[in-house]
Amino acid sequence: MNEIATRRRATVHDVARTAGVSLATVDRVLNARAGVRAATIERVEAAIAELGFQRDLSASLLARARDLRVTFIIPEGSNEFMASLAQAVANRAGPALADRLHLDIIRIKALDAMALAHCLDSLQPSACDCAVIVAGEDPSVLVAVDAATRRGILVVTLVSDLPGSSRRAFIGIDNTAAGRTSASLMGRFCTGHGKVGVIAGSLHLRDHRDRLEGFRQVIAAEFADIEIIGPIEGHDEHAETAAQVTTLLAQHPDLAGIYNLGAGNAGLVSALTASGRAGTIRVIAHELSEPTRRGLLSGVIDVAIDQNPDGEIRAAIGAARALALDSSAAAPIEPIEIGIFLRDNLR
Amino acid sequence: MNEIATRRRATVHDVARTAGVSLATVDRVLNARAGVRAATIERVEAAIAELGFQRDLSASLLARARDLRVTFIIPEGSNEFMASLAQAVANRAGPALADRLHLDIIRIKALDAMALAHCLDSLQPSACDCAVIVAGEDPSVLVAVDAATRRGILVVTLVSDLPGSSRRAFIGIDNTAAGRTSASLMGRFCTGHGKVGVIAGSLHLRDHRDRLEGFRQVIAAEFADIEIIGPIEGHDEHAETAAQVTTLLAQHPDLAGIYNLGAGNAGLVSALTASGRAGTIRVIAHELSEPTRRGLLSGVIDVAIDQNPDGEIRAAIGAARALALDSSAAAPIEPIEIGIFLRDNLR
DNA sequence: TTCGTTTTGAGGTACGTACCTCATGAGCGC
DNA sequence: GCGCTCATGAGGTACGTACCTCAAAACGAA
Repeated sequence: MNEIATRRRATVHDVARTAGVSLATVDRVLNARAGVRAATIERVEAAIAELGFQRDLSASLLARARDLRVTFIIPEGSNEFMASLAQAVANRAGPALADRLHLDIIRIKALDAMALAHCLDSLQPSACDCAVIVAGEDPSVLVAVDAATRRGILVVTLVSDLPGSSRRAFIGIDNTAAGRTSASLMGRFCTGHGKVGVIAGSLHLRDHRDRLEGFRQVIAAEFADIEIIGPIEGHDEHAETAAQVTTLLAQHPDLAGIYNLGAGNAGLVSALTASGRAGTIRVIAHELSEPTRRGLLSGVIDVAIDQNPDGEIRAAIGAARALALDSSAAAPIEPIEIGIFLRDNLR
Repeated sequence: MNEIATRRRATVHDVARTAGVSLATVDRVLNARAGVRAATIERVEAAIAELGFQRDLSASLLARARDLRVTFIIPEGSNEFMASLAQAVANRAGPALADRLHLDIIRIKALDAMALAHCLDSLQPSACDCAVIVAGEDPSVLVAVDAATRRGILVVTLVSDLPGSSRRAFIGIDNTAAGRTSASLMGRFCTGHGKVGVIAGSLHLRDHRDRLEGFRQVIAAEFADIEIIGPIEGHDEHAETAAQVTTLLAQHPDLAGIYNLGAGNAGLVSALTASGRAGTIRVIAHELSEPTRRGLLSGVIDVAIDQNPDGEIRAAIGAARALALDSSAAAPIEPIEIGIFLRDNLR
């Protein structure tokens, strides 16, 4: 038998006694309030370390006058993945309330950096402890993130990171690894066959660039007999993607595979179906959405690479909670896995 | 802007006022204590429903004299997966403490139903609110689970379920779907090639049987040109598996793939490496452990199918917490995904 | 009715932290 | 020594639930 823990947890009282200070001083240190000498802060922190003191989350949440407020800012539009992120937040809102977490969602225009920046600027610290954003890489967003941080709002990036900013955590997958994984599968599917077409949404998007780079790396290193056609840009639109795929198929009667690293999968599926070559071409796409799900079930798509929206939202909420309760802490790192789905393990 | 919630949460006081009873009565109903007429219970429950009252977890945990105690009973031995489950529990023990959760681990002899039953019998309700077990399908375990439930200990099954018992939740993957997924990948890897060897640990294990069944289903339905050799039983032992694989390779010089649905992966890797045919044969194995990780990195193994131990433990703890706080509630269902890992998306 | 039992009410304390006020201490420059 | 500021202490209340005791009320059976 393997007992893990142990005796009674240390409380603030224990910390005060050990540090030789009063409860009020410990409280000031713990909650980063002013009016404590540096030397005293050190004494208290030493006591905290010595006792292994951990703030009791239950009591801490209970004692706060207000709940923690987390605001999600999520792009709106036809992108199914963003919609499922928003849905995941909505699903968590109820249960989270019992944990004293208040979740808000704000939908803003997709790919509009100014809208995101304005939205961040409009957040009041009194109404929002933590903002979770899907950020594009834009200077105005970076400025807004830093301003929000200075106002006392914690910022967490989701899906797409904003390195160089004061964001306190990033929750998302490694898109280069996702591209490598796709190549690794595609290479094994198409050994000795030849051509693979690659479709992107836009090479201005960082995650798409990353996926493409990873895909190219592995194809070049391990599957030298495979020739990459493209990338073609479908701008994440169904109609445009369908047109591009139709052209691609016509130009390459010997095409062995297609990798769509962007959105617009409904167009991909319809074009392939119309061509009559569905099933003979190996297809890898991104995100488990309605179109890819249909594609997997009908055999048009072989594999969907996915970042689990529920998992990402759960991780984001966890990070927000941990940061809000102890803003000096590092964000907990709960790695988001790259999901690989075939018809047989659809969730 | 999309406001989700709302006004102040209802408290027990509100429930008491609405139901027209005293706080004490509400408390008796909420905590299932005796001494309340059925008609009164109904009134209180109606008020709870009307107000949408949810017990405040923070306050609830704080008010309890003792922490929630969750005991994990996990098989010991050379099985790396079980070791990583235990490790995952140990990793969570610290952080969980801040949430008033006390985690214990008991390791018992693997595949020993009597040991598990005895262990369950020895759990005292005063020292354990919830037991999480990796159960084999054995009548003695079933009896012990029901006895524990009657003593007031909640039982949750992990990895392998125990249908027909009074266990309150099951956390694990769908092993049939895992087998189907493996077949779907293997079929695409080996189109037109011919023979695929299948290795199991033991066909007495339910999860192994399920995986085999799923694998066979999909090969038969979709890849009729593939012939399944085996299954061979390696009993999850490294040495025995190595010997079986060596024989298999010698007997089938044209083998295109190997699916190991059991453990013993170190033996699989060493036999393949020794044969000189590593890399020319597609290999799918189960569980991300040291041997499979090495196999993926060296190119001996193409794909590892995994059930994320951290995710399973997290889900089990979540279920235990929810059940312990409201034992009449249904266990929260957080589906465990089937993880698919290549060298390129190793975590 | 009367006795006994069961149900209900009233009111308390406790959990550990957050946050508040007020008083007192130490330390400073002059 | 003065007055001043800043650091700290002392002690309180509040959060929402759990759990306790004791008394009062309701109910049932004789």
